[in-house]
Amino acid sequence: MEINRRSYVPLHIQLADILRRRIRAGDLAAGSTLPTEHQLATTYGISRDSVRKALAVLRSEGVVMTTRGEGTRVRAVPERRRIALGPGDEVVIRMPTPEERAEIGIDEGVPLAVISRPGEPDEIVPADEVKFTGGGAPQ
Amino acid sequence: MEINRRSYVPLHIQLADILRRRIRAGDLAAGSTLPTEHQLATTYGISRDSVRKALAVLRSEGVVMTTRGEGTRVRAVPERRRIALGPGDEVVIRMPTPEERAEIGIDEGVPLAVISRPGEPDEIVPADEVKFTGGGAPQ
Amino acid sequence: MEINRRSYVPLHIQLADILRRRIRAGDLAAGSTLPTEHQLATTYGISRDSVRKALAVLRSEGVVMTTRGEGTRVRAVPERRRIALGPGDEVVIRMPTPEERAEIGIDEGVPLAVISRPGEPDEIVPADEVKFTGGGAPQ
Amino acid sequence: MEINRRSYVPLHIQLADILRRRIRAGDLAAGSTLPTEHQLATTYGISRDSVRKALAVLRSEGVVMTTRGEGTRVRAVPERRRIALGPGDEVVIRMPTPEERAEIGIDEGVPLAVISRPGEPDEIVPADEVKFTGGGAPQ
DNA sequence: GTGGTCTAGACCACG
DNA sequence: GTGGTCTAGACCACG
Repeated sequence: MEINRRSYVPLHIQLADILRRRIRAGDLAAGSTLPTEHQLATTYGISRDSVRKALAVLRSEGVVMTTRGEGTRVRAVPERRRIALGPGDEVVIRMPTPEERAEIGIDEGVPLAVISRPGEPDEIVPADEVKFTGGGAPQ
Repeated sequence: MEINRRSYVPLHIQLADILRRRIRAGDLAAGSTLPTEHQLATTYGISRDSVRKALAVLRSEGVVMTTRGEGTRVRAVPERRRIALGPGDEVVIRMPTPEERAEIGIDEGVPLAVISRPGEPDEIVPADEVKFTGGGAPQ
Repeated sequence: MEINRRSYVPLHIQLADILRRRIRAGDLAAGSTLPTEHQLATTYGISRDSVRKALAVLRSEGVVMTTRGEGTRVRAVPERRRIALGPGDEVVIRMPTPEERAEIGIDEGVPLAVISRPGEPDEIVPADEVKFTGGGAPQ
Repeated sequence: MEINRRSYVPLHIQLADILRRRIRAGDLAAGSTLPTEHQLATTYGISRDSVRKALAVLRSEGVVMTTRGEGTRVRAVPERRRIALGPGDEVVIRMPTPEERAEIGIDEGVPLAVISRPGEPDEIVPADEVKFTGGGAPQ
């Protein structure tokens, strides 16, 4: 699993692929911190800039999370709690605006679920913390 | 609505904010083409690189879509078709892997809905084309 | 075997790959004429310019041969005649200069073999028409 | 040594000729970097596209080598090591497939020598790094 | 700031 | 009607 400079695949995409695979394989465990950008650059023989782009890709996928001054960690995928939808309920999925991200405290690369129930204000939750099912109480 | 060089907010984030607002306001209509990267750079007095970063932000939000050689267009948000969930059905939302993106032909910044119904193979759809409701037929 | 616009592989490289495979498979036989540039562009849904680049790639590999006003044909690979090298003989391979190409009447993408035998003038032959072996008469 | 727009010789061929001559004359030394595409376009009063085509010609001849983000350099022709062929040995020259190019790490415009010796697996080497002679040990 | 890809569209040369 | 040349101009990847 190495960088191939003759490939048409951009270096940062190659690195993102490698890291994604290492994460899936458990080699980089959920919650663990990735090597520093500098280390990754040295290890894989690419520029730090390409490393940063690779991490941005993984962030936008919700795979890792970067905290300034601390590093990049593998996002621990939360347990999903079940939400039952009744006949009149409606759920729409979309990406958050940056303001919503800040407000709700949602990580980059995590979609939003907007749950509308008749007679109630909309509820907005990070879509990776829930799963939806039918069979909720009818209104 | 201008770039403020004294602000701590990065220039590309400022530009992304400005463009997002112009899009919401209808100043940049759905389906319309944004000014070229070069024009945006000149108009707002920032580097083309910052412009590119701003566009990457909007792409990852599913707000715009870039086609090589053609330009960047405001994504037309599709009509959402309604999907009713029965008691045993389950929906999980997540971001697609790059392979899924390629396979399903899904734009950047668009989440995925995985619909599991008992006795049927999982169905995977772009989450911005659907909305979910309860009251589906029980299995 | 289709063009994948989401791939990082350039369109013209993808088309070159497709055509190379069709040629190897015998679907496009040696000596046969390829579809016109326009037809290829329409068939594969890319611009004529990308088609032209794909053909240039195949030409530089000696796989096809283009004649103005006639079209592009699959090169018939010639039988290779055997040349035996003696102890003092020497063979150097290189790409021809354009003048040599014109002079010797050699197709694009075909290397040149320069055979030096003691006491004789150098012999220059298209390298795809010969194969070399040892065991030639010593000088 | 200038571009002649009245000539029937295509502009990019004229430029390729000019650059080839400058390289042969040592004006552009082996290993040195050519002017940027933009500079060449300005210097010779042609479009960047014609410049790019001229460089593609020189690349396919193995005369120059382009590295993305760095520029185009005059290829340093390597020393050729001598390979002696015995009576049963056989050498065939051909252009590499793109996969072989990637695998062997061979530059564009460099032919391949396939050396078959009885009882041994084929050996594949860049043809510009070797020269062949007879008089090898018989098998 | 480097080279790379892609497109559209103009006109040219050849058979 | 074939392929060939040439340009302008867009975005992309990398350092």
